[in-house]
Amino acid sequence: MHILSGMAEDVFKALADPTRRRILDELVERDGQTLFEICTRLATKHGLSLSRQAISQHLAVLEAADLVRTRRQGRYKFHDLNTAPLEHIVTRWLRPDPPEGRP
Amino acid sequence: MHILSGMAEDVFKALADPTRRRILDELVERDGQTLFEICTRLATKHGLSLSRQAISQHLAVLEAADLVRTRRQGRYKFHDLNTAPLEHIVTRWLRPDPPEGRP
DNA sequence: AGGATATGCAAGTAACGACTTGCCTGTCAG
DNA sequence: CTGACAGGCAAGTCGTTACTTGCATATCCT
Repeated sequence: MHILSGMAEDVFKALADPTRRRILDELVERDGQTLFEICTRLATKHGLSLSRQAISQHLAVLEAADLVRTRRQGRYKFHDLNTAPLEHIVTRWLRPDPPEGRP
Repeated sequence: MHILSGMAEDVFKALADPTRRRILDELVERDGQTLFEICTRLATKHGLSLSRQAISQHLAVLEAADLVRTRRQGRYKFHDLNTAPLEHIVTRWLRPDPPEGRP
């Protein structure tokens, strides 16, 4: 009964979109970017030319899934990657079989 | 440059739907079920009353993502869970940082 | 053979998701 | 203060997706 109960379900939806996965890639490479930085780097490095609003909405989805944490500083808003929700979503279907002893 | 290159992208889309995740839960608990078995158990145990076609289409998506393997036997078609695609989709964003040492 | 069982195919609907456009709020530099 | 910069809000469009309904195919049992 956590407060964040429904959040694990949001992680899957957040990861469903290719653009959002690119954003996570970008944050892995360079953490703490602003919205404009992400827009620019997605456009130049990955050839994605989306509007600022589109990226902003994607970031909102990632933040709702707790995959991205934000900290405000003046007129800037920095986005930090949080990989914690990724560690438990897969073990849900992995059997508790011992990894050793397979003759 | 595998033949199955585009399939990793399908895994995320396959996991995006709650019903499909329920189906995976069901197959973890009991592998090798038929379509009707899955329909029945989803209806009774989880309260999901979807049409047979809906479940069939969900299984097709899971099979396209290689999360479910099927084997035909007479008029029955058994569905087996395949967790292999789940093991590499998360490591993409996990930094190689040591998990210890957080004062 | 004939009926019941298990599944497949096709088209149609309804809702959701991604993206855009336009305007508004807050922040810093001159 | 004024203008440039960073970000947020709201509504609208368009394609995708989940689900249903109806019909068709294949296999088993008697």
